[in-house]
Amino acid sequence: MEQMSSRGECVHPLVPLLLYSDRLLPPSPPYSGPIGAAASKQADAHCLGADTCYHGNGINRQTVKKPLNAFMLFMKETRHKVLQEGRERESAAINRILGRRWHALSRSEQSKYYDLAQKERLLHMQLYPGWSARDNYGKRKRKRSQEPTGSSPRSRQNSK
DNA sequence: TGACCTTTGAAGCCA
DNA sequence: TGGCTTCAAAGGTCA
Repeated sequence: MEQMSSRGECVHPLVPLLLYSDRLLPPSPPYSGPIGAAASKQADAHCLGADTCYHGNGINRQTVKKPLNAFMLFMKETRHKVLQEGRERESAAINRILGRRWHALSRSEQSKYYDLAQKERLLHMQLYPGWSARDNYGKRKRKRSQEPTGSSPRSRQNSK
């Protein structure tokens, strides 16, 4: 079975591989797919339902997502806990909580996720040599160009 | 239906 | 090299 997100997108093949290998995630959806299969095999399998996919030779790289960074990995692991607490339902609010929890983590706790993210990046490089984050630029259409300078999403984030 | 919100980090581009 | 921009996940909300 392919691993699909709630939006019908392919779930990144590296996430279950690495996260399950470190037992960071419970075996619950959406990561209930097969564990331990060869990465390239999964990469191919996860492409079956996609419009196009990347096969490592520079062809069809449209659906290859960026590898998750440390915070994203932390989010995936911790998000369901926040949901279970029932305090928030909206992702924006949940992510604010997760951001505070991330800062509350000790360095050793955070380094666990940094290491995992580094493994993801390395494996991503091996699976998709030549892939660039630039490939996915422009896939989302932002509508914020009309706003005055300093109010773009990033300028907001940079003001931290 | 699809952009927005919200977070942090990685990566790419430009001056 | 530093600063800015975009994307990665997630799902409720809103136009």
